[in-house]
Amino acid sequence: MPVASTSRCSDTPPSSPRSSTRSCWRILSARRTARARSTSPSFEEDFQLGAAEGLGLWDPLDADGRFTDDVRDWKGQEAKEADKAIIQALKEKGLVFKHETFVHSYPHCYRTGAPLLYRAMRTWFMGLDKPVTNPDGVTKTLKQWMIDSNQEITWVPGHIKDGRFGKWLDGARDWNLSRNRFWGTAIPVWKAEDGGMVCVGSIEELARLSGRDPATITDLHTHFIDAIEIRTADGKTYDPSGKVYRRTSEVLDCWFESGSMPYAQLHYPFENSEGFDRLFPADFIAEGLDQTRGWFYTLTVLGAALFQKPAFKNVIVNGILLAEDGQKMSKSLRNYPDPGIILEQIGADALRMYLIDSAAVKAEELRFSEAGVREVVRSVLLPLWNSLSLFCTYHNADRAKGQLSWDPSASLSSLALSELDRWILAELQDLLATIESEMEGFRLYNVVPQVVRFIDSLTNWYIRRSRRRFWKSTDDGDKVAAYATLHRVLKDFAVVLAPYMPFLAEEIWQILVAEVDPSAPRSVHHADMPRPDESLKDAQGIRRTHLARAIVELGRSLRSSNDLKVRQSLATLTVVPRSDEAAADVLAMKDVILEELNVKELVVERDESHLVSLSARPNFKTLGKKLGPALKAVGEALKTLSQEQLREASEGKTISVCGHELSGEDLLIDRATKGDLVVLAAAEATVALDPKITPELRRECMARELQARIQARRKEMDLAVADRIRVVVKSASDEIVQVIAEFGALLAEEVQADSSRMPKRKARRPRSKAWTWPSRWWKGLKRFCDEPGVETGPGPASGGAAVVCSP
RNA sequence: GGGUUCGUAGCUCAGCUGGUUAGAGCGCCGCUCUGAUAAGGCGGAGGUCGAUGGUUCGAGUCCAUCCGGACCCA
Repeated sequence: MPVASTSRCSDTPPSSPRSSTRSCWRILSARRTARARSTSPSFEEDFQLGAAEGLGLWDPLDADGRFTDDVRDWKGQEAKEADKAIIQALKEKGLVFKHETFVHSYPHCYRTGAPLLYRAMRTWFMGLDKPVTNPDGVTKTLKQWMIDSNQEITWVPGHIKDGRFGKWLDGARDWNLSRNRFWGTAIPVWKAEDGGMVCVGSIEELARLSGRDPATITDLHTHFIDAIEIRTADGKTYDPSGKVYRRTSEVLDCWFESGSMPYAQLHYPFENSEGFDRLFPADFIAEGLDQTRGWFYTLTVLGAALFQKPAFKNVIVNGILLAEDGQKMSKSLRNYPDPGIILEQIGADALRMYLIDSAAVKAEELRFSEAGVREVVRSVLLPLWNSLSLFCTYHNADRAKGQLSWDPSASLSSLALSELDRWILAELQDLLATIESEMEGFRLYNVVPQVVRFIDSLTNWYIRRSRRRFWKSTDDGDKVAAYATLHRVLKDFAVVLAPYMPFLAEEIWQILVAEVDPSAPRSVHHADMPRPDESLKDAQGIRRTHLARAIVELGRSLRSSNDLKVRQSLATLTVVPRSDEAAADVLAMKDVILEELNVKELVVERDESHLVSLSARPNFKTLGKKLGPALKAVGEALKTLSQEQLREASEGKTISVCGHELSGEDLLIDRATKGDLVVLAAAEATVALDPKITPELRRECMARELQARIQARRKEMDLAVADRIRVVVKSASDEIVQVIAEFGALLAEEVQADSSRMPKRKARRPRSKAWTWPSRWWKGLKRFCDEPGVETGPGPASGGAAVVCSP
């Protein structure tokens, strides 16, 4: 290792100005003439200037900052305290040209606040300009090895590589390695009085050179090994009549140890050389942005010096966490939430997710927000836990009733999966692929949004639409498929989540896998990361569901903006997709769309001219390159296109404008609604609802309203599923009477013989031993269950009917 | 003083190699659902993209200068 024995200071003993052969009273630097310390070593520039001028080193201060014999008049005084007297003396001698106060920053001790003095000292440096030859015989300076090593490192974010860190390496100077302290790693150099030095590499070597038994050297701290003298003539063997070497008094800069981590952690090279070859360079490290001059640097210096390699291949640089008020988190200001409370009340998983999803993993500072952590609970933890809860609840109830023939070990391919099952499995495969590629690129921040999106798909589409399949009493292939699918999804998802939410992922694994399958890994953290399964991919299913969900969303939006509540059935939904393929997709999803939107009939059309009028704008992205300055004229001409031309363009046909052939992608088609239907257009489709409510539709809605009300009352009264009730409807409205006449029988069946009602809520707790986190969840449920609901007033939508239920 | 970086809605943040009416979540307001209930759904208000100047048919995005914050260094 090229630990330089050179000292930055002159090797000649300190000399006083009087002994210098040259006059010290010359103006050497215009910049410095204002200050009365032209030959003092107190500042680096002064020192360098003095060294360049051959002035030697004059240090009139001792280790306590007091003047030495060299300053007879103020000998023994602290340098700072002597300031006034010195100025006074200079004035009396008429040597002061001008005396004024100049405000500037000055270093102080960060603990005591005492002002610090600069003082030149002998220290040890690592010379970065020393040549280093690698095993292949290539020789470069150490600094060049460092610069080249850096090019092999993947930095996240990327700009740090050639920016902050690269620039720092470019300007790197010799590393001052030594400290004059008691605590620290002893610099393993022994010096003789004639300047000879021995650098000792091991206990064994030290024992050999000092003529001791290695077993007696058990402590390498300074107070022990400083007592050991080396006697040698050749620097290799003990020789009682050889020169005496004593250890140099300094210890190493503690950052040297941080940079030694890859070697020290394995006690390399004394042992574990095999493990070291495997582990070095490290695949991945992470630390804060402030470590540019710290850990990142020291690792790089030692890696280059020892192996001419980087010490790590990938690094994620974290930003600094600020308090919610934008200030640095400060112990004295107490402007941060208690981490213990965050962990206790919100949880480690949520905190971890929150931080991973933040700019903090891109070396940007982050204003820490407790509300942000809670948001993770709401958007990720709770929905996922609810999904698991649903699975366990129905599974346990079905098993108890002997209504489930699902075999957890059966392969998915042997089951009659529904389109919905295939869809969520396909979504999962896409998620696996995305996370794999993002994680391989160390882009942690792209993972959480994908996870949240998947949970939304799982809960707001798959589970919501599958609910009946779980609670139905028939034990058929469809039910088995639903269980198998949800189980597979939750299980794989748990493994995917393990690095981000280790505790919840483990809990899911324990409940779904470990407790059931003795041959499975005992922990989710031992399980192999699931790879995307090609056989489960389903691009068509994903495309169709995406389209269906988009249309449903448009439909809901239409209902909301036109004050048409979902419970009110409507007659017709008209959808105009953008292609023949999309039209087929809509038809394939017809039942789903109708059910979601509570509409009787779905009409798919390819001509939207009676619903909307079209207009076009230029697509600057494509046309900008093609047309350049001619773009503006074309843009104007687009306003004169006929509806027919626009329709052709919207279907992707090429049209001619101002002599330019424009393809479908060159135009952006806008749609303005017209006509009696309520219409909404988006990229996916134009959707229209017939808002007309016939008396029949109205009565059907009222029946549903009544049913909802009665079911709510049943719940409030905490009736069991099989409990029979008597319902009395009192109303003066003829319409209500007609509703009862028409739907009474159906209504009675729904609310009395409701065998599909969920089991009592207490049963919904997943089997679990140690899960303490959702305690407040149970409290919430209890409150809900305890609230007695005996009476509700007549609701407006129920036609003014008062509903009385009695068990 | 230098280097790097950040500055976009009340808050936390996306906006790829310049392109259309600048987005998301939270919060707020309104509506809705009530067998996901510490929930769910829909809609709305809210932004001169730190400032100025420039390049360009076109700038949140590129360039210059400035302002403000942070980190590292001096």
